[in-house]
Amino acid sequence: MHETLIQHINSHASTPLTESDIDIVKNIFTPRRIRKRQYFLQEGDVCKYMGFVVKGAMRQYSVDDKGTEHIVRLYIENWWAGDRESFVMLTPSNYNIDAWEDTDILTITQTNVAVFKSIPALNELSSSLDEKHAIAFLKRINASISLPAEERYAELAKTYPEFLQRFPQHIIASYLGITKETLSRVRSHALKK
Amino acid sequence: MHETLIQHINSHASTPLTESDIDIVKNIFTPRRIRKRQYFLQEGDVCKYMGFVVKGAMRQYSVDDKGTEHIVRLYIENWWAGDRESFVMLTPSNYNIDAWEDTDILTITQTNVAVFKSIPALNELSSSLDEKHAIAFLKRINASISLPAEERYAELAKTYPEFLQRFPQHIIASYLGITKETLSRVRSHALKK
DNA sequence: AAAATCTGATGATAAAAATCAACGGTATTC
DNA sequence: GAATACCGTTGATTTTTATCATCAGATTTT
Repeated sequence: MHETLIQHINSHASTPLTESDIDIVKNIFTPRRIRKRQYFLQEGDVCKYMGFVVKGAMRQYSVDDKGTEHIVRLYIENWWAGDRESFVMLTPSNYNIDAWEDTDILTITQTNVAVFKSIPALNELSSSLDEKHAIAFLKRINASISLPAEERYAELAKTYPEFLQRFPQHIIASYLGITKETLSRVRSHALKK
Repeated sequence: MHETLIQHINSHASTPLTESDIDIVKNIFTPRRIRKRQYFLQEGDVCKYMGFVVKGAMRQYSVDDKGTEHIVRLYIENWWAGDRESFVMLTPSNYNIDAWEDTDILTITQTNVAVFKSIPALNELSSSLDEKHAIAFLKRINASISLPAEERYAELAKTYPEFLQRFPQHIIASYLGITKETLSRVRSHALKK
């Protein structure tokens, strides 16, 4: 399990991890298996762990008054899952995260994040991930205010084609902020071009 | 000019800056004045500076095929302005940033960011800002996929009431991803409650 | 001070998307 | 292997929002 994470870290850092760093990583990340449909985080709970997805697929969503789920994030292999706000501030989360497929995940607690960040290479990784994050989020915001449904879908298909393979259309639709019916029509329309 | 920034830094860090840190900050941040309607960053250019707004107001926006501007971010006092993607990757930016009011800004180059981050207190600030950033962006994404125009406006009014004072309605509308006409109706409707 | 631009409001109409409903095909469950 | 839930599609209708057009007050420019 941990090998995938070590590789992920090395692929982002300027210098590979030392043996002792690897030992630390193995110590502070706890493997966990989450079965399909089970929660990794439930609304109202504090997010106690961030998790690195080794294998599987998860979704993060809010639920509105009418009980409708709104997917804010999707996670597959090599993504970091969790609710940053709740994790950092120790406040109850507004989101649920559950497994869409059986998922193997390496979890880390807030206390161990401090250990993690004390290793320069890992602190670097953390910053660089935050950077990518900020960039990706702004793109998504820009798409949401400037593009019609059809083009948002096209952009998603181009940026994260994996998502379309791993998640059903009603999940993708929710992620795009449209209904499943609209997505279905958008797709059939796109095919005709 | 620099005092505002020093204060901002101290308010975020666990320990106040030392005298020598302050000297460094004064050295690596260059004051600049941007007149109303002038660009801080123009689409197609590489974003060479990040800027801390000391006084004034700016907006960041993309422009679509039809020439319509779509406001992705708004900046006032104590906000950090710039296009992270372009700044970090050194790629041409897809955005424009211009001054909506005459603006005093402290700018820092990519090279000096390295110096900045070599000071632990400042590196901490940078991480903590990224964190807040990630949290705020996710909230905005959640709002954009789960709330109708009226509630998105209400949320903005609650979260950043300053924006409503400093920017005209067509800017706010664009930021929310709706037209100025819709915003106008949403507001008159909200008043009646 | 007159002309031009900017801002916010409102009405009429068009377009986009949501909702409601029904249908087959595919998995899953019992 | 029958029953049930899930998934994607399509049609009819309603709701939401965009577009187009006009107008009046305020501000800026010349």
